[in-house]
Amino acid sequence: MSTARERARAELTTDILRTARAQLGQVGPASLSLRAVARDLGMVSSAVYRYVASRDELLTALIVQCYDELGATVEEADAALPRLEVRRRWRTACGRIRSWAAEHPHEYALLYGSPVPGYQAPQATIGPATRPAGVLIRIVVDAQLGEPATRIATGRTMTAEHHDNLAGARAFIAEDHRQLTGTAPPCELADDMVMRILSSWTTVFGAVSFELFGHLVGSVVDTDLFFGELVERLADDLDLPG
Amino acid sequence: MSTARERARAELTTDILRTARAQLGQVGPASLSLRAVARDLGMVSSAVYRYVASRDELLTALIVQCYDELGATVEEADAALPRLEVRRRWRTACGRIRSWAAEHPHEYALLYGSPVPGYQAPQATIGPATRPAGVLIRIVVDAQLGEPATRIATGRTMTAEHHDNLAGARAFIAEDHRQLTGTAPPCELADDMVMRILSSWTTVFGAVSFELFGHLVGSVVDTDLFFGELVERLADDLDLPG
DNA sequence: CTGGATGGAGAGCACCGCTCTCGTTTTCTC
DNA sequence: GAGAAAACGAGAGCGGTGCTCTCCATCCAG
Repeated sequence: MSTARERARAELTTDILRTARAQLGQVGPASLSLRAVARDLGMVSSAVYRYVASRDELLTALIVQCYDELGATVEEADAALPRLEVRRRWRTACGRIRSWAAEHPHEYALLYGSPVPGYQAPQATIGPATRPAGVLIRIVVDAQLGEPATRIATGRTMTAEHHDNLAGARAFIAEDHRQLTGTAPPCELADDMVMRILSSWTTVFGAVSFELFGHLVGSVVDTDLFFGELVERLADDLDLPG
Repeated sequence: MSTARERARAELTTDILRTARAQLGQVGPASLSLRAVARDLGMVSSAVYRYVASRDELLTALIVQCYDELGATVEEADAALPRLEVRRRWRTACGRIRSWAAEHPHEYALLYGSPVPGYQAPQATIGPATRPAGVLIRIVVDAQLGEPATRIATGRTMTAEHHDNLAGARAFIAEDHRQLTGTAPPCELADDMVMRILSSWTTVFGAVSFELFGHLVGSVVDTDLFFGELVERLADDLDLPG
């Protein structure tokens, strides 16, 4: 059983996190203030340190929370679509990442912007960090499983050196498949395809960051239109039918 | 003629910028301290405000300086190569962007990372900001001018809506060509090609940011190898011969 | 030569992360 | 149930930040 103190502690801890999250919605990671969080909760700043070791720890907690939030949003949107309509799923997932970023710019900056000064991402964040990209990967994998037809035709030939280099990504894809289906993946993705996925994810992230950080202002009128066309091109490159 | 005071003022202003730049090499934009700059120069913080209106203004000055530095580095590397070896030029330019980022992580974060809290990029920064991307554009344009052969075959058909959307980018390309050659560009780049350029630049930026901000750690062993392959794929997509 | 502009020094304000101490309250142990 | 121990809130304090204001010395132009 739990003592009153334990319950109060748990509650206050989540209160602190919730308040910090609310503050993050307004001011950006770098100016997130532990003292302000304390003020909002009606306590003195030193009291907060009974629950949070440091500002960095608070930031870390927010990072995993935001990764999970973004991951859940994208996963939810993807789950609502028919599994075989891969291109529609791709469009939706990319769009969802972008719209989440637009709705939560400071949170996006916390996740994908420049790391805050002395901050070093701890191990705890790398798990949740893979969730958003995981959805994109799963879509492409589903497409590959669906029709193994013209896979080799368009691909670049890649050396064994490059094969070894992508070991981490391949392991993640396999583990993800195992976790999801319970069975080992029927075959490994071609190195060329892994590269294409990585490249696409990089482009999606780059486009969202460009838009959010204002690097697209002079070049493009309607970023919505631009992003849509970009996503379509990536879908083409990934051999997503539709 | 200039008075002793005017000379002293100019000198001290550049001293402040130089000191701030040095500090930026070590601590990251968000923790760049005007007081620390003052200390380094042996003066009191309030004295610095005679030369710099605010911390944001100092940051802005650093931004244009860094854009120019990066732009000059890439331009210099590109100028050293034969104009017709477009693929080699592409490789070099992309590599130079990446290596500059690796050598100057804080500066890169200042330029392409999340904007600092209250900061809003002023007009003065958008000019120099186009320099790095300008080099990439010029390479592709040179390739297009070189051999106008199989251009239409692989392209996506794009609607008039998209054509209008890329007006800014097209205008920039044309103006850049005019500025460089003195003559009007012989023809407009196809919308499809403009999209490909924008997409490629987005990918390059995304890859460099991913690497620098640690989002590639689990997936890729040797980021050097990965980046090289990525650049090669982009070159393929841009129809760069070689 | 004198009056006004210029620039340096210092104090001060409000904020920050974080530490330490000091009572109080709750929990655990005997 | 009494006493020891752990947890906790409040407050003061340290060194840091951006920025403002006042005061005084210096320089330059009329």
